[in-house]
Amino acid sequence: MSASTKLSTAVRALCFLAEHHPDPQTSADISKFSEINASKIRQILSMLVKGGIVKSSYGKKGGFMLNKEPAKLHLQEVYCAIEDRKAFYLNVSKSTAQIKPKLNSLNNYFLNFFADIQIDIEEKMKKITLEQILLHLKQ
Amino acid sequence: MSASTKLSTAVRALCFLAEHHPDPQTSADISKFSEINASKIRQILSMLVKGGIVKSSYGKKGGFMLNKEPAKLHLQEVYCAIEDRKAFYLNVSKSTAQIKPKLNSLNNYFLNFFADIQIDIEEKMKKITLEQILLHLKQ
DNA sequence: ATAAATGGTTACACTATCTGTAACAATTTT
DNA sequence: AAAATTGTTACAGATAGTGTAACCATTTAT
Repeated sequence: MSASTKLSTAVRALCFLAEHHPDPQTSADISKFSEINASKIRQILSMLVKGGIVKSSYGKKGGFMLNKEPAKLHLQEVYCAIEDRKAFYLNVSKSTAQIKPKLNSLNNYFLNFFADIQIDIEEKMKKITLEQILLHLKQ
Repeated sequence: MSASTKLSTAVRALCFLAEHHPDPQTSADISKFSEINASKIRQILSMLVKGGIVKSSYGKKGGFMLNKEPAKLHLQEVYCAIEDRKAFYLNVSKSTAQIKPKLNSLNNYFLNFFADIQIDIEEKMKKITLEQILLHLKQ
């Protein structure tokens, strides 16, 4: 699953949970709202549960519910919970095999460049809270 | 071909051309140095030719040569020449079909976010010249 | 003119990744 | 014990990326 798909799915689910807080919502409920398959919803929300962003309960009347105030939940936290790879992973091989020094040097140059970008993106994400997104939706 | 692969290939080729300036280098020569298939080299360099960054000549003693001073050629120009899509295109559908207003609103939010990132990346690219990259390689 | 060398373009099989879905195990509640 | 729910794994189909070849277009050299 691509990083952007996961993030988008997670945010849809989080918006839905925020609106129905504190009633638990099943993956079927969230699926209906978000138009994303219930199984995928569970896959992504299980990661948010591990990250402490969402709580889940089993059995009848079970489901998912927010575990953080929207004002205190920013996008970077969500992103970290669902993605271990780098956000915008790029195809610059870290070859272990023999490689020409110049090509290796170029690869490293690109890797550093993309690492910088990654940092910028995460900084931007830190400035966006779920609350802001919810406000945006109400406009 | 992914954006990062194209950019990386283009820069490898440009470095090689800069080092051998002003002698034309064939796609076979560049392929040998860059370890990238000659056909792919031609595919990417033909875009740089259209962008005015590289010149090409046919026939015996033909090949590719730089058409800009390394100090005046920045990465963003190269990127624009090889890529029409957005740099880090993300999977946020611009659905034309009926869609829930809230989901649509969320999609737009993400599109704006990613557009901002795109701008940042291009700004960063504008600050990197081929000359700088070449200096980095000589260290 | 002609042959040869080269760039330019298209096509294609192979691989890898992404997507949507189903199935079932694990857990909890009633 | 039964039912409802989350959590996890698996997999076929779709999509995109990669490496390569083939051939066309253009120019140069003789």
